[in-house]
Amino acid sequence: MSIEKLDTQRKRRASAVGSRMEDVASLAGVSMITVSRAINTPDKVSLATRKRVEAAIRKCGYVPNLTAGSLASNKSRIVAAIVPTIDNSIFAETIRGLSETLAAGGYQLLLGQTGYDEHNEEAMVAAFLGRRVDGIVVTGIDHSALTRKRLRQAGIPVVETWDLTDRPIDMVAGFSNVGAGHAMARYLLAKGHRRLGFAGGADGRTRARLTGFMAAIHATRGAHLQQVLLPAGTSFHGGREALAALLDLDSSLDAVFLSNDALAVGALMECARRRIRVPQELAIAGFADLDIAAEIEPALTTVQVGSRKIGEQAGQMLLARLAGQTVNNPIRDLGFAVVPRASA
Amino acid sequence: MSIEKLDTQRKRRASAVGSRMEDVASLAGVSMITVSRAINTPDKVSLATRKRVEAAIRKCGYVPNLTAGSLASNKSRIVAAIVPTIDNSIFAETIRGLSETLAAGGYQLLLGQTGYDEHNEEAMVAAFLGRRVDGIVVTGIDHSALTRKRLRQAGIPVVETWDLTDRPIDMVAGFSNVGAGHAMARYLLAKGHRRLGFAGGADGRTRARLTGFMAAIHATRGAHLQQVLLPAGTSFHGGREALAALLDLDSSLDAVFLSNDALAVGALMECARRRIRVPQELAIAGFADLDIAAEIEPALTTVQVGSRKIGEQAGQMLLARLAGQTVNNPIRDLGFAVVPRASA
DNA sequence: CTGTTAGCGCGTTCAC
DNA sequence: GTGAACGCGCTAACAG
Repeated sequence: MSIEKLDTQRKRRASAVGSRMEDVASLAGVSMITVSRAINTPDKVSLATRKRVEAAIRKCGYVPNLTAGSLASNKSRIVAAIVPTIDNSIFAETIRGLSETLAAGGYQLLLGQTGYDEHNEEAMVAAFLGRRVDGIVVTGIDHSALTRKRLRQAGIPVVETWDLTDRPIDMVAGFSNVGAGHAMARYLLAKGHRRLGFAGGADGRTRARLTGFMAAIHATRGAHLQQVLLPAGTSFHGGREALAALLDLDSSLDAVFLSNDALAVGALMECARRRIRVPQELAIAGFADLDIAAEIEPALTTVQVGSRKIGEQAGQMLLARLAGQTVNNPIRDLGFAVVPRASA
Repeated sequence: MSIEKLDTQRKRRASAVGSRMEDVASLAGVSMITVSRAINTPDKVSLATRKRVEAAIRKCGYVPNLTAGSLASNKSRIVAAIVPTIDNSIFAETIRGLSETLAAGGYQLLLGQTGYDEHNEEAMVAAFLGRRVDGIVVTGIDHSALTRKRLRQAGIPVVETWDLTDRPIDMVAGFSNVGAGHAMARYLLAKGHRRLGFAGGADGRTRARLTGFMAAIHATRGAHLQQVLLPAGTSFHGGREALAALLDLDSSLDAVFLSNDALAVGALMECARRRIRVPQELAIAGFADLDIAAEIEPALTTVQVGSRKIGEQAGQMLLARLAGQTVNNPIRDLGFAVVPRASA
């Protein structure tokens, strides 16, 4: 028996997971590369051989090892996405849009949730880059210096989302949070409100909304931003507590802007419990236009931002770049719109 | 110049992503394996060499290539999870629990969303297995024969979730959907309701809930399951439409069970719009005990099932098995509990 | 359209 | 505690 045969029959160190490409090749009477091509670029193989290879694949239940393929080709067909959380949140829709767009292009999604902790983001970015993901989507435009450096050096397409900047790491798909906050303030001011409150998380996007919100208020005679509350997440219960806290501090507020719809819905519920009439006694506004905003009673005035579209656009930009194309518009302002409903 | 040197300096086919372990090794004046050990099993390296290696790593900004490591070790440190959707859903909490548990164990999460299409599940399972994920979490216990076969043959830990069976593919963490449906029916019947309605999706778990729900009703004199509606998802709007459709078919219903809380909340809103008093004129019950269930007005009677805990348990079982331990209780009944609130 | 050669970057095995 | 050789399973490059 020749050395080669012995080598081929060596004890498998690997998993119990069936056959290798080599087995398929010999079964079909072709070389490995032909099997590889039959799988990855079927056009480059004659119909006859392709049929033979496919039969062989079925026969031995072959499942290509994508890890080996990734190593050899330096392409993983994985895209990573990092979001603060997917709990009743705006980001769930973004992830869904991204996931479906990527799946259509043959990419899989590696998901990281930071829990709104920037330190987690740093570790996750490092881990994902080590995995040699083909692209990465992050939330927001605020990242540690190290994270930015790593993303730049990685040489892969990167999309920042849910905000806007003219100096992105690579690409960005979002809208102006400052502008959106400003627009909501103008809307509330136009409705005659002058004693305003704000509550939301401490992340960069919420701060940007607050910045815009404040700017418009300060530019208006007689208007005051009475209270601001930053510790809050995306839970309905948190919104209830936030409203209670704001009213404890100043019961004369006439409008409150919550930085996301989950909080705003919670606030609405707290109003219902306290028999505070919305919007007559207190106007409530939210952010993001979740499904529930249009359905709840009273319907929630909010800012529509295309959560799902952000994910789709991010996915499309990535797919384009991964296909070797140039993205002609790497800074995508998807806009926003104040949606006037019953609550404010 | 020696052949070896030429070989070392060959043109890199690979990415622009910095240095390899070899570069770190020569910079630190040690062999590759020592670098590998300094990273993966630091205890096995003397403190002095470890320091030198760490310095070298920082110096050249080395990021280990996990793909290569995966191929060599046949371990990916990736777990895949497949859920129907993460949109305002019960599964978002499961994914969060799973994600955090896995992250604590050093595993990353590859996420697949089927959109409630079993055909998608089959393709996703195949793709994930090709990726040589170390473990996999699927939703429910209904899978195509091919999917079951593939999962069994993969030789990796598999957790089925959100339902129960005494013959799982490998392990299961969930609760009895039949039992939960039955319990909710008993609860509504005990409250005196006799003209019952049901709405929910067409997936196996919803069908199981319906089976239990029907069984209890049929065992009760004078009680009738008047209407059943299966096309529905997990949206608030869908719940609103479902309730409207049910009442169109039979306006004499006195209680409606929606197979998830998002639908139930939508139904509640439709009642509010129609000025139907809940629960006096119509009782509404949901399923899963989302955050919002306790907060909405009227608070939603529902079935608490520990969405998050399902993810945590699934994660723990996987981690245990991946650490080489035997999971002594691979069939985990996490139970359920009818939570009586104001709506029914 | 098909094959041959030469690695991808790292972990495992066994020796020291 | 450290190292050398080998191979994980596949694809890129180049040839025919």
